[in-house]
Amino acid sequence: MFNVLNMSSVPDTGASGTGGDPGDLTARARIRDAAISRFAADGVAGTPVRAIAADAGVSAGLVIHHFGSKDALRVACDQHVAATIRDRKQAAAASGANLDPVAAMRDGAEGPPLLRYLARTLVDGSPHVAELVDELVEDAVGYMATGIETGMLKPVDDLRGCATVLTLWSLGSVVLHEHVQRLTGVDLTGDPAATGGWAVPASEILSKGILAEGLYDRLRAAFAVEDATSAPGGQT
Amino acid sequence: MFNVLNMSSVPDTGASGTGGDPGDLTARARIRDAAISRFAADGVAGTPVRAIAADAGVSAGLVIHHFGSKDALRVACDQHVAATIRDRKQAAAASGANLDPVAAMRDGAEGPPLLRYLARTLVDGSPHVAELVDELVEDAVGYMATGIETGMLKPVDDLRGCATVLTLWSLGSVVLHEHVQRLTGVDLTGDPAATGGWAVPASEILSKGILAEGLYDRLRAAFAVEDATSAPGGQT
DNA sequence: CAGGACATTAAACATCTGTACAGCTCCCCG
DNA sequence: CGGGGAGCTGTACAGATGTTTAATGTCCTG
Repeated sequence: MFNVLNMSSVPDTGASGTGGDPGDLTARARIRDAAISRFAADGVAGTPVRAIAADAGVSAGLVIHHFGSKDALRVACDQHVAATIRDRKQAAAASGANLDPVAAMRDGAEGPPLLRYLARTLVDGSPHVAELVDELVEDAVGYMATGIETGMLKPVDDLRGCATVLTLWSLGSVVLHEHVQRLTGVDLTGDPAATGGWAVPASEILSKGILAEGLYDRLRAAFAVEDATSAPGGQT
Repeated sequence: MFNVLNMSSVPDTGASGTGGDPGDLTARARIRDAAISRFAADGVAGTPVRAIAADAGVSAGLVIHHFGSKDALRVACDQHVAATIRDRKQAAAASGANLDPVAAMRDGAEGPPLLRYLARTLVDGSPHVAELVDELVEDAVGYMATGIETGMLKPVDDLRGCATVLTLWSLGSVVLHEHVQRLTGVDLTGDPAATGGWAVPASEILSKGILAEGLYDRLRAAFAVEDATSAPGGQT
C-alpha cells in the first residue's frame, strides 16, 4: 500500500497465528496450509482435493472429514488468511511506526504464502477477502490522515479517493507480482529489502508527481460537469 | 496505463478485427468468442468445454475438432486477444494523440470482453499475454518520453522504471476491477466517460504527488547503498 | 451427378473429481 | 480393563470432464 510510505524495516514478528514447524502441526492445520499453497499457485478450480491431501500427507477423505467439502475448505482458507493478515497488521501497527500494512503481510520463510493466496483470491472473488480489502482502504485513510498531519504526506483534495487508489495500486502490484518480477527482477511477495527496483521508481512518481500541473485541474473540472456524453477519456 | 495522460475521448473505432454481428460469425469464431467470455468470467480451469460449446450453440466435439484441445483453444484465445489489442492500440495511435493504450482496449458493446480476459490471463499466466505486457511497457516508455518533451509530463530520473510502475499499476487496477467497482462504483472495463470517480483521485496523486519532498531522495539513497541487510522496508 | 472434403453431431470412453461410507487404530476416561 | 469416540485410511460411487469415434449432413468440384 502506498508502501513507499514505510521507511523502516519490518521486524518480522515471528509467527503470530501461523507459526511453528511444519511437522508438528495438526493434520487439520497441515491440510489448511497445503490448501492455501495450492490455491495460491493453481487457483481453487485448478486444485484437486487429492493434491492438497497428498501435500499434507493425508488421505483425501480426511480433508472432507475435517472441512466438510472443498468449498468449505476454501472458505476456511479465506478466513484464516484474512485473520492472519489482520493479526500481522495489528502487530506491525503496535510494534512501531510502520505505515505500510502490505509490508507486514509479506510471506515469511515458513508458513503458507499468504500474499500469493491473497493475490489469487482478490481475482477469484471472496466475501472475506473483499471485506479485508475494505479494511485496508479504511486503514489507508487513517494512515494518510496521520501522515498529512505529520507532514510526511502532502494534503489531498479527496482523501478517501486517494487512499482507495493507492491501496488498489499496491494490491494490484502484488497480484501482478509475476510480471513485476519478470520486468524488474523484484519479488514483491518476498524480502522487502530487495524491492528497490520497484520501490524507487514508485516513490519517484508518488513524491514528485509526473503529470504537468494543470492537467489534474482540467480533468477534475471535466468530470465535475458530469454530463457524461463527451466527457474526457479516463485513466485506467 | 498512466491513463490519466489521455485527455481525449476514445473514438471507438468500430471493430478492427473482432467486429461483426454475433450471428453471422463462423462457428470457429463463435467458439473462440464464447471461450474468451467464459475464461474471462470463470477462469480457464473453471470452464468446462461443454459450457463454451453451449454458449456458442455447438456441440462439445466441434470445439475439439476446431482447436484440437482445450489447452490449444486457450492459446488461440490468448493470441486472438493479444492481436486484437495490438490492432486497437495501433488504430488508436494512428487516429490521434491518444496517450492511453488501455483506454483503447476497453470492451466495446459487442464482441468478447477483452479487458476482462486480459485481467484473468495476467494472473493465470500466459507467454503471449506476458509478451503483450512487455510491449505495453515499451509503449509507455515512448509515450512518456514524448510527454516529457511536450511538457505534459515532468521529467523523471528513471524513465523505464516509472513506465513499468505506471503500466503495472494501471493493469493491476483493471485486474482488480471488481474491487474498484465495489469501492468506487466505477467500472474500469466499461465506458471511459464514467470513470471519473477513479480517474480524478488517480490524477490528483499523479500530478501533485503525495509524498513529502525528501522521502524519495532518502529512499533512493538507502537503496543505492545496496547493502541489503538493514535496507528500508519497501513499497508494495 | 459422383465424389470427396469439410462441418457438425450424438454417443461412447477413459479418466478425474468431489464426496460418502465402512472400518481400522489408538488413546482417553470411567 | 473396556468401551467409546476421534483421527484417519482405503474403497466405492456418481457425476463431470476432456477427448475419440463413427455417422450424418452439406457444400463445392470435376
